[in-house]
Amino acid sequence: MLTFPYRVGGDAVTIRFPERPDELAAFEEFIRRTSGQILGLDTENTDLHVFGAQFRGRLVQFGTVDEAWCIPVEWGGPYLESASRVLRDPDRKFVVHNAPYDLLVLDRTGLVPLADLGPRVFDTYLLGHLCDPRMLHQGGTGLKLKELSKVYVDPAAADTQDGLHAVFRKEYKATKHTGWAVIDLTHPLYLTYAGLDVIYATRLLRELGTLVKGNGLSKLAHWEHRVQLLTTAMMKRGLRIDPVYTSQLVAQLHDEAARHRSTAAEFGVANVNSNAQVIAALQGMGEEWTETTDSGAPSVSKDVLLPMADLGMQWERLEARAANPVADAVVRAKRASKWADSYAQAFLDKVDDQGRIHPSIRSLAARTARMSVSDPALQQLPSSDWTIRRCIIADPGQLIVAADYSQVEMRVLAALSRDEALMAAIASGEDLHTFTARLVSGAAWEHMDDKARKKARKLFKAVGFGKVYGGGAVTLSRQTGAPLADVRVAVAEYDKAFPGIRAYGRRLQRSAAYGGQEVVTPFGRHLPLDRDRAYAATNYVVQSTARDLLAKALCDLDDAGLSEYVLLPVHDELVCQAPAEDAADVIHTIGRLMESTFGGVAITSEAEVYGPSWGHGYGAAA
DNA sequence: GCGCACCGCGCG
DNA sequence: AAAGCGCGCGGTGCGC
Repeated sequence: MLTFPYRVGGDAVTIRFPERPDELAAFEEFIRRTSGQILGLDTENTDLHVFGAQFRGRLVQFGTVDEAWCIPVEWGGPYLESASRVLRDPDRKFVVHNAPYDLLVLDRTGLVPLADLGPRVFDTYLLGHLCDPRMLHQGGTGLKLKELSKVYVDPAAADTQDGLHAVFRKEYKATKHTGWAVIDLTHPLYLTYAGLDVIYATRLLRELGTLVKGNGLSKLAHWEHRVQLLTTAMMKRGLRIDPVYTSQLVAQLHDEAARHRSTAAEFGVANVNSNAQVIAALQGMGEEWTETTDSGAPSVSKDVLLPMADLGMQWERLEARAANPVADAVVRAKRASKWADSYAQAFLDKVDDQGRIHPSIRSLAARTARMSVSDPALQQLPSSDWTIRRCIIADPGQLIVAADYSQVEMRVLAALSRDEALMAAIASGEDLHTFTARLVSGAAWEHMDDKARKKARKLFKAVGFGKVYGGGAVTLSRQTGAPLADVRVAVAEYDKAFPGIRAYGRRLQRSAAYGGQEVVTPFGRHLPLDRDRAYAATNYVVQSTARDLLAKALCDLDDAGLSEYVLLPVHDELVCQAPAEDAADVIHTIGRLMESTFGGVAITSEAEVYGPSWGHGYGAAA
């Protein structure tokens, strides 16, 4: 038996490691002694790619507030069986920090099925987010185990990852990525840190649990655990990739990028990703512009380069003659290589031996509670064009289907602000932005031709977004290209037409000013505001409430036995797959289940059968 | 080899 | 009166 003493929050703690099978008896005695307690749980593995071919589980750690056991499941046999028995005990509950990863590890390595252990796990990440959803750099507590531990458990909480990285380098000639697979299971620092993590998690639960309960967040916490389990099942399910199409697309995009790079090189831009080189070349050609970045350097964003290249804002008009060949080549080369590397190649790199990718889904991520998806970032795939989404395909015999909310944020804003005109506009069933344009135009609307009406609609659509985001006339003018004076008039007219929106924003800011610089959403979520950005209050509440409506829909779907069809949440839509013969039925049922009445406002959705790939919803040929 | 700030860009 | 909101990721450039 290896034993390591340590101190946490002023208390002596012990970390143990059974080196021989007969020492498992002492572990099992620990398990009996702590029956009825919520045990800390964590795993250490070869790497983070749970679905990768070489992935292996190495340690499973169990612990209380002062004692941790590191079980070498990598050694198999009795170690594996002993850990598995504890995990499968239906009366035993656990606390994990970032449960989805460990749940998937334990499922994948056969120790305990996701559906068995999942409902018996508390996640301190979720509790920490409910108490303060901000990252460290946003002025919050941060949400990593170490960050939360420093605030709630022990200001001197050990840097359990960083310390090991030095060991990987010095003792194993490995990197922070490769070290995990090769470090000796009995390495004292490795075991100490592995054990500390479960001790921290257990203590965090004690502190955060009290805080959550005391602030009336228990129901929300329970609900978030359910939502997280549903997104964890989506991570396991994954999405299928079309390998042949994707490989061809990568080659084609690389080819395209290379052509434009060589054009740029002819004009002295050896590296299109070097903004300094691009700026030098353009200035050398006599181009002048005033746009700058936050730090004051000349900006070479699309907003600057596209007009220079005379490409307009629409990629559909790529045939337009290039006015500035450098601007043109740079913007095309960068787009082609980004699409090739960040999207298509990323799919191929992450595909498992079943042809699927398994994105990481954070069910509770943004400070507004929005979900995030990474590895790969499937919520951000280009939608202006079908080519990238075409890489994602349905399983054999199935079709990709989707249901998305209709202008959910505007509807939420109407319900929360109780603005009568906005509620009436939505209730009328007419297109909201056309309704607004007509309302504001008054008698003039009758004399406007179709083109003028469309232009007015576009402007008021932008103004509506500006209201949701808290943006001003200058930004709107820049975004729409409409003259600033016109935008100012439109904003004033909008405020007059929907006075409740501004009043609601002021109400939120006032209550925040007297109530701890935070707003509370209808779902009971506490969202801290930045002192100098109090105007963001409306957006935070609206965005957060829209997220909670989608999360609630996921639970309702699950109650109806339909969650197995869901592949991915994308903020206001659910991307799903269903057997071809009843795909339409399934997605219409899902769409109906997403709908509700919120604060007297109808929250509606649209369901659509896309086809064999995700791209088929964006124009890919059937 | 690694972390960080900055920049730019994809989405809702 | 004025204030665009929220993410993830890849590249550059720089310092350790």
